[in-house]
This record gives sequence, structure tokens and C-alpha cells, in this order.
Amino acid sequence: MAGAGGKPKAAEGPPSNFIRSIVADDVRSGKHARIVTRFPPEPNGYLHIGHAKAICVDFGIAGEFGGVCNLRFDDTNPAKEEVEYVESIQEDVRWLGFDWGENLFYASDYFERLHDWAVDLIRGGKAYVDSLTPDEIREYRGTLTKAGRNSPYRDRPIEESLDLFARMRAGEFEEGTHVLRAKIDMASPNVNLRDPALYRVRKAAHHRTGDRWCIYPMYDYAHPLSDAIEHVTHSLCTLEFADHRPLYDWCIENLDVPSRPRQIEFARLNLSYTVMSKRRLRELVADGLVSGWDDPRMPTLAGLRRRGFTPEAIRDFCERIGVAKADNLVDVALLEHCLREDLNRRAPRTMAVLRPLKVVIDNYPEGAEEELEAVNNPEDPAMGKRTVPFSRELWIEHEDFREVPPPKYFRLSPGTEVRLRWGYLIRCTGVVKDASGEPTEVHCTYDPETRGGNAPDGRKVKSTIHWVSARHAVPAEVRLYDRLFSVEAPEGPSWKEHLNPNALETLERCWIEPSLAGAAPGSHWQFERLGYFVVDEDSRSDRKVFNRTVSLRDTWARIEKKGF
RNA sequence: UGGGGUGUGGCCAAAUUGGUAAGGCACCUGACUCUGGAUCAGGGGAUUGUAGGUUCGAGUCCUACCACCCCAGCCA
Repeated sequence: MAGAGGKPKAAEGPPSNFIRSIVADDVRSGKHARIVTRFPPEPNGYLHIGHAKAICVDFGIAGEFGGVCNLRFDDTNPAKEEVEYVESIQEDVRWLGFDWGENLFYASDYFERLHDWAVDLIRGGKAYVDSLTPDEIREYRGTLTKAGRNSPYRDRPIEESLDLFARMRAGEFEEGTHVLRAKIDMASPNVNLRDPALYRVRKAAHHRTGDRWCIYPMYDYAHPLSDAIEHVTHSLCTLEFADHRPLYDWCIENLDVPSRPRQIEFARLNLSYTVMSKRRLRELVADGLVSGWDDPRMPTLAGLRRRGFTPEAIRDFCERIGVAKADNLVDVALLEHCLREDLNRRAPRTMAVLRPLKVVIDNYPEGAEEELEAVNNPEDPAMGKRTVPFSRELWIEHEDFREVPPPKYFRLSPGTEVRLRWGYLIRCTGVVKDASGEPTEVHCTYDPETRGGNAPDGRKVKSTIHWVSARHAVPAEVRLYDRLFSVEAPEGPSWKEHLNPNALETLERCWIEPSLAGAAPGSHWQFERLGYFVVDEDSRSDRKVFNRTVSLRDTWARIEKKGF
């Protein structure tokens, strides 16, 4: 309780945004008894983190106001859609942490009703069958600055349109010969209103309706009506559909629909150092530039999941970026921050050596070994302790030794003493090098009095390094991932030239501590001082593969970068 | 040159009816530390696209201008 006179603390809660305000107003005014939104993916590709933003907005708003969010597949174009995608999309939305309950729908569920409404439009003189060719239609449409002209078929008798439309449905016409158009205004400054197509002939098998239909509704017609059928109150979509809103409203106003949804547009997410369009992601997959939709370098949810991202981190990210109407390019560093914050809490710490360098502790008895106690997560004592084996020969990280240490380098070098994490203090006494001068073996002595890491005489050491006992180490493969592109905003026709060639580095000869031998695929671990890693599905029981999800913040890397 | 949308510190993004620029990320410094991790404390940085105007007072209102994004699929 705040003391008398204490200033009221600003209410913590989701940051305000314009959509939340609109919905809150509508709830307050009693306009809607219950809020309904929908997430309407087209099953023609995998979901990416841009979709995650939309999902969080759609489900988030509904959830906040005690409403529901439907998952509705916008499957009105059989030529591009596949069941593989409807399945992956459901998996990804569920993985992200959202539940549509019983509300799984398909626009194709409404084809019959949509068709009947189209007939109503024709009967009312509000739509007509056009028999111009696609090229002619384009020509008649005019340009952005010049009005279009009416099709010669625009005023054909209603009965004739009705007959033609019925025959389109019956499959009597080939694709491109006839199309049903709304009769609106060929001179509209908004080209979307220049008698937009409502139905086209498509003789392709649909993944749900098979070959029952020869005509398919266009997005601009199917979407508002599907929303109305589902009693969606707020139809949230991205900015590029703002120009379509008048058409969205036209459909609703000209038909006897069961409810009046409202479309609201917000800016889509752009992330630095990656691409976000399905077209480009599909191209990366098709060209073999990545291993698939779930390549850990991809911004797809499947890729991020395999990379080791958690749904919690992604949701947190989506909340932090906000919702507005300005074009944006969000720094991927924010995503990484959210990830580290989540993984720091949940990932047990372990030790793994990625680029091994042998250390021999000369004064440690040959053949001896012992178990050292290690804390699993200093952030969470409940995660307990484990034991790690120690012996005379160890692997340490190659970069943790420098024969000639640069300024401010605190790690091992001839004469210096460091702490082995959870182990002893060791002092470097010598180094063995190969013909090219590369260190191959470092010799040290240990101080038996420092077991566990502390010196009885209180002397301090400037650095603690990780290690793995050579005799006990388990071999593993580690895949180091980095950002997919080397430029912030890969654009233009040559966008693929900016792919980061170092986005994947595979290390085949890594050593992990024995406790990691049974790590389950998908489990998250911190390799101390290195980063967060996840067990990849490519792992076999005798050979684990780890993906680096994200590195730890590396102050030394920054010092070093500035220093030289 | 038509229509729609947007412009707030490097990147996102708030700001009840105009009242005197939140917060996060990034960056820098210090403290602490058996991860150069985490954590904590502090700091730099905005004439709110520009120019005018209204007002005691404008990011919020008015005018003009500039910049950027989207639209001419029988894609979504």
C-alpha cells in the first residue's frame, strides 16, 4: 500500500497503442458485447517472425478483452496453397503459445455462401460478368493518374451475367475468359474500386474442396465476408491493405451480412539483417541458399525454434516493439536481448570447449581423477548442482591462452594464474608449439589448496575459464550461427549478394562435459562464457549436435575490437 | 503530376480534453561478481521532418512545403 502522500506509481501493463485504444473505446461504449479477432494466414508458406507480431496482436487484443481470436486460413487460391503449410502454420501458432480452441476456420468453408452472395450482387445490379481478356482489363483500368473506362460488358443484362456466372461455376469456361466484377467506379482515384474482380475461373484442385469448384473468390471479396460470418469485430491487418478498406466496407454494406466488422491496419515488422517477405524466404529455400524453411538462420518460426529461440522470448519481443503505423526497422539486438533474458533464467549452465587446446597439469598425479561440484544455474538455486570430472589433462578454449597477451587480456599466458571454473587455480609454466608456431599444448601447475576455486591465502585471480577433462570429454558437433545478412536492410534486385557467408560455421571437433551426453533434442543449455545452445534434431545418440542460439554478451570482444 | 499512409534521440515507441518530451534496446561509466555472463547504480544524446501561424502556453490546433512507404494481380 502506498503511504499517504506517496505519488501513485504509473500502472504497469502492456504499453498503450492505437488499436488497444480503439477496442477499449468500443468495449466502453457497448458497441460490442464480445471482442472477436482473427489471424488469417494464407497457407502458401511458413510463418515468420513478422507473422508472430500479427499473431500476438490478434490473439493478444482478443485475450485482453476477454474475447476470442479465430484461426482462419485464407485459402482462396488453390494454385498456391498446400496442406503442408496449413499444418506447419497450426504447429507454429500453437508453439508460440496461442490457442484458437474450436475456432479453426477456412475461407473455403464459406464458398457456398460467398457464391450465393455473389448472385445477390448480380441480381441487384452491383456485379457483372466481364468477358474482357486479362490484358484488356488492365488496359481499361487506366493508370494511377488516369481514370479507367467502363468495360463494354459492364451493362450487359443481369440475366446474362447470372447465366454466365452459373456456367463459370459449372466449368464451361477456361481460365481468363470470364470474371465476375463488382460494379463500382472505373474513375475512382482508388484503383481498388475500379470494378475489382470478385471471382475468377481456376481449374485447379483445392486442398480442401478438391475439384468441387471451378471459380474462386478473390481476397477482397472473401475476406470481409468471412469476417462478417465469424462476427469478427476488429479485423486487424497490415498497412498495405488500407487502400482496400473502402472495398472491404463496400462488400459489407452491399450484402445482407450477419455482422459489421471493422478493418484496422498497422505496420508490419521489419527486422534488421534479415528479409521478411514470404517470396524472398521461399527463394532462399528454393535456391538452396539455406537448408530449408526450418534452417536455423531463417526468421521463420520453424527456423527460430530450431535455432533455440523460445516462444516466451518471441512474445516478449513482440510486446516490446509496440504496434503503430510508421514503417520500421527493428534492431535484431532487441530480439537477442529478449532471448538472453529468457534463456538466462531457464538454461542450465554447462561447460563445453569449442576450439580445443590441450592443457597438462604437470603436478597433478597421473591417472588420478576426482569429481568437482558445480552449480547448475547461479540465477536459480532450485536448479541444483551437478558434478564434473577433473583429471591431469584438460581441454580449454584455444582463445583462452595467449603466449603474448595483449593489454587487458586476463586469461592464461606464460606465468599467469587463472581459475578453472569450479576447479583449481592453475599457473601456466610453459607452452609447446608446432612448426608454424601455433600452441599445441600448454603446461601448468595447479595449487591443491584451491580446490573449488578459492585460495586460502585470499589471493585473487583475474579470470575464470571453462574446461573439460580430456579423458572424460564427450565429442560433439557445434554449429555457430550468426545473422543471415551482412547489411541491415538487404534490398533491391541484388539482395542475395548481401548474404552473410559466415552465418553458419560448423565445428566438428568440440568437447562437451559428460553430463551433456544425454541432453534431449530441443533442450536449452548455456555453455559458460560462450552462449546459449540448443540440441539439434540432427543429433544421434552417440554424437550430439548443438546449435548456438545466441552468444553471451562479450565485453572482451568489444575491448579487443576497440584496442587494435 | 491520382489516391492512401507515415514522419518524436542510433533503433523501436509513449504522451488524458493544447500545459511545457515516458519507457525499452543500443552506447558509455562505475560497483559487484568463481561466467570479461548476470545484476545494480549512473551518464551522454531530441530545438518532436521543415517554415510560418493561432495561443499565456503546441509533439498535440491551422496553413504551406519536404521526405519516405503502399496501390495500376483474374495474388494475399
